[in-house]
Amino acid sequence: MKLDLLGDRQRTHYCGELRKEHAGKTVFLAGWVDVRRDLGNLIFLDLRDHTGRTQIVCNPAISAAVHDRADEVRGEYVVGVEGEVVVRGPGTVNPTLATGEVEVMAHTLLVLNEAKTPPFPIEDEIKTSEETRLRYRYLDLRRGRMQRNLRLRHRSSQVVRAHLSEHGFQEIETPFMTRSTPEGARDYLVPSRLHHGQFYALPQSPQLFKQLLMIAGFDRYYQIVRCFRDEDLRADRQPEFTQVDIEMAFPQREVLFDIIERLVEKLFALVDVKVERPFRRMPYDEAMEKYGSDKPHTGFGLEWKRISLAADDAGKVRVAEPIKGLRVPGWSGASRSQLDKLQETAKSLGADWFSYIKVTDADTQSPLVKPLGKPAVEALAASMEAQPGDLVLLLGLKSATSISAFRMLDNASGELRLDIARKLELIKPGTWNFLWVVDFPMFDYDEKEKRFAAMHHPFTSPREEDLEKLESDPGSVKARAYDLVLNGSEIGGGSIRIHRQDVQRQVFKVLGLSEEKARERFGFFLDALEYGTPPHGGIALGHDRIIALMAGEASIREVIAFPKTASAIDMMCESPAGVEQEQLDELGLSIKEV
RNA sequence: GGGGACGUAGUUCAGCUGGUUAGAACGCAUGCCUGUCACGCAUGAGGUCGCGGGUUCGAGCCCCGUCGUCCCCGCCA
Repeated sequence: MKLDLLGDRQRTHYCGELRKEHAGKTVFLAGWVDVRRDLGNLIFLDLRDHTGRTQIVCNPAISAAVHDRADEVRGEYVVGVEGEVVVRGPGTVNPTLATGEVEVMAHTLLVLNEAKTPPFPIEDEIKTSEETRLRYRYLDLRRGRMQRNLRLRHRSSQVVRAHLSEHGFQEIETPFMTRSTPEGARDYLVPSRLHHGQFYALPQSPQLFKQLLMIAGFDRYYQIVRCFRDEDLRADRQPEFTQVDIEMAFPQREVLFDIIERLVEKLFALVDVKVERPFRRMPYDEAMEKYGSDKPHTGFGLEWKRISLAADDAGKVRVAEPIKGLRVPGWSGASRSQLDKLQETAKSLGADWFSYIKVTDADTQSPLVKPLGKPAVEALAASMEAQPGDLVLLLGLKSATSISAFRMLDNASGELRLDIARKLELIKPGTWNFLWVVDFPMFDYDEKEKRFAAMHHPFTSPREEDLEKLESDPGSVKARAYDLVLNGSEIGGGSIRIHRQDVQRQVFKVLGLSEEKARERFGFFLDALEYGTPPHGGIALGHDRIIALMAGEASIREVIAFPKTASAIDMMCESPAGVEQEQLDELGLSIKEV
């Protein structure tokens, strides 16, 4: 079809703007045809842009040319309309449309471009598979919902920049082509053409660079920065994702927390959520004991308690102490199959001892009554403060062997808690539970490798009072690390760093990293530490996760313009992809068949 | 690496115990229609049942393999 030229015409309004007070005005609108309703001699077009929709009337009595043109137009055609804003007649007002009180009588209709029929409808709520949406992401992004999500993302970034600038933070860019540090996540590698056999690595985070900026005297730094991790994906994990990376010199944890809390308050104000400050602080040990998670969802009750059995009762029911108990209010009516399912879940998570007590007005029922006797069971229920109508779940290990076994028990208790909360629909949407988890252990003992590993990262400072335990009892050393948790998901994490060489060396020693190895990996950084490093610390916030939570989306893919699938593939441009032999030759690479 | 769910028209799905011509809705096309806004009415087009192999007289359905998507575990300092 013959297309019209835009010429020097400019839009006078967006498609979502026109109201009654514009009546009588001649306007020029442009956008996409959302829908066309052809009543024969009268054609309505809904014209759409990112602001909304306006009804265009193509009446041959006004202009035969416009009507003829409208006859040829289809969904998603790009058109420009010049016409007069008129107030709609009685009975033709559309109250579901913001512009529904008016319409535009078209004098001129320019068809600026045609469009193929899209593979799925361009509307907010669609059932189309994500696969198809991602293949045609440019059409998916045309949908109002995605427009809102990405525009919210823009405003979030603006808020971050304004807030941190206000507090004296400097935005400084750090390199994407850097050096592989084979600790932590797998790196994405970039082969070097000039240096065959050598590789850059894309940063998992700008951790070392931001610390170097503190050494360089920038005092306060931030960056909204892409990070890359070559690990398996999830709904809340992408191979490239964005962090709000923050670092400050001479830090006091509470000062940093306050800056972050105020930032979070401003961010959530964008979606009309009032955030209560200050956030609760919870030691890691408490989080693990009560919630069985280092990122507990505290928005509903259900807290585990460590309990021990009287005298030799543990032996009678063949469980190792301590066991964990959970009071589930009002669930004494739990069915056999529900309990069986819970037990199965517990077992699959490593907690191989499971029992329960049903407390009712009439009776106290439990598989433990037989081996322990009723009074003991009733005492147990009482110690859990169980009321009639409650169910008490008990979780344990048949034989406890190690610290990691107890960690497994904690993890299982945490999963079970969430499982029950979902089953009983205790997690209410629209509640926002912010929480700082603090006092993480410094090290995690790796049972298989028989060595300690850094729980956060090897540059995290131990608590000052724990310094002398680094050598004698590393397992009990607490780190000056913290996580920011919202509704059971980790939205940020950071620490006060090590600024002293001697401490850094000791930590490497605990980690079993020899002087040479450490030098090989982080030599430049260890050198820098020697030139007057100020105490410093910071945090990295998960930008994608925070925006997804604000937008009410279950997956961060919904707030990323061009995300990848769970197998790290871009459905649209079909990356990764092979390259020309010539390119490989230039890089000195050859592909090995496996 | 492991577990689960799924894969049929452009889209979302149905398809019985294996049975002969694979359906529906929406979308799309054509025609009619001057107040629609989920327009209406009529007609029509549209299928490599993900792919490969096997069993069978016969496979969308059963078996084996494979590819892909989503969710979870491991992993993600």
